[in-house]
Amino acid sequence: MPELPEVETIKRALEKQVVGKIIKSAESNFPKLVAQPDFRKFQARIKNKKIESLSRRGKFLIFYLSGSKVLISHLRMTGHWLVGSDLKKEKFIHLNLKLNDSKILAYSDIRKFGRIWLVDKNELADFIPWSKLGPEPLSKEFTWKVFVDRLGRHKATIKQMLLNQEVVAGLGNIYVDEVLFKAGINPHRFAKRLTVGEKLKIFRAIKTILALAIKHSGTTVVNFTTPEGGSGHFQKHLKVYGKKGNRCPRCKGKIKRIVVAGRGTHYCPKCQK
DNA sequence: ACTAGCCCCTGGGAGC
DNA sequence: TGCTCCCAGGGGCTAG
Repeated sequence: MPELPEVETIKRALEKQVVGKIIKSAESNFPKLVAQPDFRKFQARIKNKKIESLSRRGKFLIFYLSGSKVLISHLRMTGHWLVGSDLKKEKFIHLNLKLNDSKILAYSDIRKFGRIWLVDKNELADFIPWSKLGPEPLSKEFTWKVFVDRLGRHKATIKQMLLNQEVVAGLGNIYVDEVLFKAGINPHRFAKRLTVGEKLKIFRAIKTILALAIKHSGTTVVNFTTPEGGSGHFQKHLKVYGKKGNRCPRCKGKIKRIVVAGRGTHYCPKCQK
């Protein structure tokens, strides 16, 4: 499931391949993929637009196009982007953007949870799924003060709070489990009740884990590949996610899988207090 | 204003 | 081996 490091990996690989290219046409076998505008308008508006640059915000991938248009993509569970001249073997492509160099920029998504929006640049600030997003965890806007302030807003477990994109943008189930393991905090703890020292450990773990995951091109658990078809390597560094029954690498306790906030949650009951 | 829970999807693992 | 059942999960939406 693509979280911040995976989207960042896709962005970096993709920008080398498509920046400067012109989109000649758009075809889809699943027009619902484009949430806004309706697909006919999308086709008309994207035609002959040049891809000027790529960006990322939380788990959103952003293509800045000529004519002040912006294509926003959220990969949700199984979405990814591919570039190639022959993608016929790919079974789950739902959008083909033909480029002027005869290559195709394609969006593939097994579970079809992902969505795409095409908006005007000046609509970006009001773009709903995005306007409420919390700070970028690796930016200087994500300060200790901001983090503490946001953690105090709701009565919720720390797991829920870190999954909430309004608290901090880009964390998903895998990295929240890894962050809480690194910080030594039990996912059931109420965020408001954590000590200053504990919050600080979490704050630091968010930055360290995400930076390390980006360095390793993200995590390939299910269905994540880079646009070149490569895999991430961070799964080799996962300590608790998907490790139910394994020994804890820190204290040799047994890793448990429970459900918190409706999500599979992996932790070590012995050393995560 | 808040939260809990449903819904979208489909491959693949579990169970028989 | 082959079938059926049901889980995984981000985030929008609805009902309470």
